[in-house]
Amino acid sequence: MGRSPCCEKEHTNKGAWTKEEDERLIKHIKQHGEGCWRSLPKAAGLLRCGKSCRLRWINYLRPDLKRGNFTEEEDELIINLHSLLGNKWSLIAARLPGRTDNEIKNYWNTHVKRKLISRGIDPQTHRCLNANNKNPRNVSMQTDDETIAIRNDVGFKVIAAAEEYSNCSSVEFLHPQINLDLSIRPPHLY
DNA sequence: AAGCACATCAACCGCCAGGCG
DNA sequence: TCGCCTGGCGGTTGATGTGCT
Repeated sequence: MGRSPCCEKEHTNKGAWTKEEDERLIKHIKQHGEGCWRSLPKAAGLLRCGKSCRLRWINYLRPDLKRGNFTEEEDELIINLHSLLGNKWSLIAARLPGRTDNEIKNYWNTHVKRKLISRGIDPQTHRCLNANNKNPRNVSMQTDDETIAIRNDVGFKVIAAAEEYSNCSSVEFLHPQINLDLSIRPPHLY
């Protein structure tokens, strides 16, 4: 026996949301606010499960979403936060107003990963992909991307050493403007 | 123009933690 | 204390778009 489903699967729509469904969801939340997701679909006249409604609202319909391409600053912020937090997309998203965890996760998997690999950086560990490149004396033999990777790797060690002598994390060390207070609060309070 | 491969991203799934009776 | 319920999260899927041959 598997776990019980989150809702009555036979009577719910799945897949892409229609314009009418979006409008119903927006109208309901505008009138009643974000309440109990489980009971929302029935109250809003939607044949969807609560989870689906929540996801649609959080990731697509919320009025405070930024949409559009990520800026270079956001790129670097994501990379730095990921190096500290790993795949904690919700925590990373909390540092980027108007962005959702799903959006950042997708962006990471489609763009940032490749960007780091092209720099010779392992996207999971944020360290040099090729161990041979770790020797700074080899720099003259490297391409630009490889050189950047070596600098990053050397920088990583320097930062790690610096952290030992201060209470400051590497992201704060490199980007003092980044707020690393990871306590949870509504996005408008950041 | 057609067919294929690859990229993108919205949406789903299953798991987990925390609240509550 | 225990078990159920719900919300939230990260991983994954699949439909659609885009570029190339």
